[in-house]
Amino acid sequence: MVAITIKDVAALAGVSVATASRVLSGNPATSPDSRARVAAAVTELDYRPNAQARALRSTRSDSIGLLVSDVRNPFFADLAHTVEQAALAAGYVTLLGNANERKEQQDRYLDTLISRRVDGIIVAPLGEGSGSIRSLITREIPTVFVDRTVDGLDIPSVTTDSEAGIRQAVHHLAAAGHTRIGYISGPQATSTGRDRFAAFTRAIAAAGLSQDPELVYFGDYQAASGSAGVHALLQLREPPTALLAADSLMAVGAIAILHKLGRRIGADIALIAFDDIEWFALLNPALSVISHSVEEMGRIAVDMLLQVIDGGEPESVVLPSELIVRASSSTPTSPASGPSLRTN
Amino acid sequence: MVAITIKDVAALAGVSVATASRVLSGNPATSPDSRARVAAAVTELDYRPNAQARALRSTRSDSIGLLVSDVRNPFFADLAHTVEQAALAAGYVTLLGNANERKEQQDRYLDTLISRRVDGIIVAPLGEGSGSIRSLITREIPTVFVDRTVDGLDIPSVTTDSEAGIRQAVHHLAAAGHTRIGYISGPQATSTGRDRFAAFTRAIAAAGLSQDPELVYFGDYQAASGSAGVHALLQLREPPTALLAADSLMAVGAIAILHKLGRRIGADIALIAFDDIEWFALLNPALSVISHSVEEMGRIAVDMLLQVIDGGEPESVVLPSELIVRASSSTPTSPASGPSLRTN
DNA sequence: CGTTTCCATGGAAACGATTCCATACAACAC
DNA sequence: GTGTTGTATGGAATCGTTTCCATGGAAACG
Repeated sequence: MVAITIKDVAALAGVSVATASRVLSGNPATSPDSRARVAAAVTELDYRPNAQARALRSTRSDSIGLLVSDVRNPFFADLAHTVEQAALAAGYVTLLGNANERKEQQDRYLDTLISRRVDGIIVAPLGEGSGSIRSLITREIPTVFVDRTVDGLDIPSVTTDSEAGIRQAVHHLAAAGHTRIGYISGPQATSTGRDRFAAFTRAIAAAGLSQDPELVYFGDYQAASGSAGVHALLQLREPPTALLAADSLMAVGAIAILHKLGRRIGADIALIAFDDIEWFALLNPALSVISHSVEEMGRIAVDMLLQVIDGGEPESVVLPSELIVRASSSTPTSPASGPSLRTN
Repeated sequence: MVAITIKDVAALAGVSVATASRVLSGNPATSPDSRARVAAAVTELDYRPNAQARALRSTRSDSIGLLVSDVRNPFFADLAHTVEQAALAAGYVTLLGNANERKEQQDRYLDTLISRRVDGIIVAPLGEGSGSIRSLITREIPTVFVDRTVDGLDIPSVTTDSEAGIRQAVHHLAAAGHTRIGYISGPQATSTGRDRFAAFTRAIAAAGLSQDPELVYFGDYQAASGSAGVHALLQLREPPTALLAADSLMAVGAIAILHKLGRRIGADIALIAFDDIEWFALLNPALSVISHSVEEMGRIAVDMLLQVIDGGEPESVVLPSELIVRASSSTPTSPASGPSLRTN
């Protein structure tokens, strides 16, 4: 099929290419007659402008990039959905990429987004700011960090104050009598991994609980490392009686292996996850979580990026987190009356 | 910052623009000396080709579109992830869009993808083939339907044989003694909604179970309609003793409201969901599901689309489904020994 | 030595849209 | 009637890359 171009539209409407373009761009310097004729020609020919040609001439592509760690993680799936809807409402299409928690893939995707001349990029960064993250700065590409940041890079960001939620969680577990709390940490190559670990360390010290370094397992934010972490921690000479997982996917892995090992969550061992996933409340026992609003995060990230694209310099935003106590971290009850998560 | 173009690269390398372009495109008609000099210039200038300009001249954008119903649905999140990774391995970037189960948004997104001249589109279609779905055909844009199809459109597709899984589920529930099975149906505007409903109807008839039309609730594949469906079905004069939800998000909604109403899944009422989501097995009781391989579906869809892009005419593929029995649909046991999903 | 073939190169045109700048016309003021 | 201003239009240049086609030089062949 031969492509319909703006030349065909202009010819059918009986105007010049420049006038047709002005009409389609909403330029007011056009007569009502020209507008009507061009609109009729567009409809008759089912014409769609070529976005590549537009972007090439106009220096903007009306698209933004969003690079997340893994769209299968419900937190990032929700974030992607919110960002995409907010961007679409502002006239931008979102190009979504997955880094799979790997720096090489992060770099590859960022290069792709740069090559496609997206108007801006929202990214949950991994690593210390070398590679393609550095290129974003060098090229002055409008950028907003979401959820995570890179030390030393002055990029506007929207993140979570994990300190508050983690402090509440540790305090809650201490009040329930736990003295050895196992922590399944995120990767130290991510700011969230570092921040949440540091917050955990401070909260443990403040609560006067055991600071045995063996109580910390360094995972990679994937479900499998959640399972491996629980497995390692439960093999300690003095295993923890409570667990705190630094993200939802690792919590899923933790639940699966506790299930497999016949350990009853809530009764035998307490479990709290960072990130509130909708279905965590449907588990039995329902999972205690450190909650923050992923929707708000996504909306703010888009607002900030639009400001940066327009030449503004938005202030970074830190959102609150809070503990939501459910049955998985409540005081153990007697087996006869307590709900449990057991092997079927 | 002034943009670096291929002219700058050519000048620094001491070759013509045409030679620089040939080197970067991997054209063999270049000398090793030219290749080395261009490569060095690219590195020194941190040059990234402008993908818009490339696409404009070369008539291909090296991108594909994937339009799903809702990336928050774990089924589609997994599908998106698989498609994206398979496409990336083949040298294509994936532009991901959400229709939010709405035809206007489906049309809007398809228009956007068409405007961006993607090389092909994979879509889980909604509706009867009017609007922008029709434009895909008219413009002969390489298209593959995934999960769902449109009656009367001869587009290669990769779908699931839901009949087998649903027949197994109904048979399993009948063998457990259920005579009134409630069905939470997907929207009849989707082929999966229609097919699964028809399969359910046939399986019910074949098993000699109640074909009371009140046992069917027509939902919209969102969690809220799963809740509403359960609510409606449980208010019948003769409520069902077993439920079959036509997708995972509606099953989540069903679980939530059963939880809220204090109905014990597995003990008071059996529940089976179409689509196997990883965490369904972590519920207590673990959820019975009709399973099909979303990963395989995504890979096959990409393979098929690549064939269509290359001028091929791949055969449509129908993948199997099978029932996985877990505790949510097992024979009710006595309260003292049975796991349950209860209000906390 | 003359002709043919192969490899490599460079300049210009093409791709489809936007935008710059020159021009025409009508309305208004003096 | 003349000059100014505002609206509207059209042709050509621009955007960054690829590709077409012409050309030159070297090697192979008769």
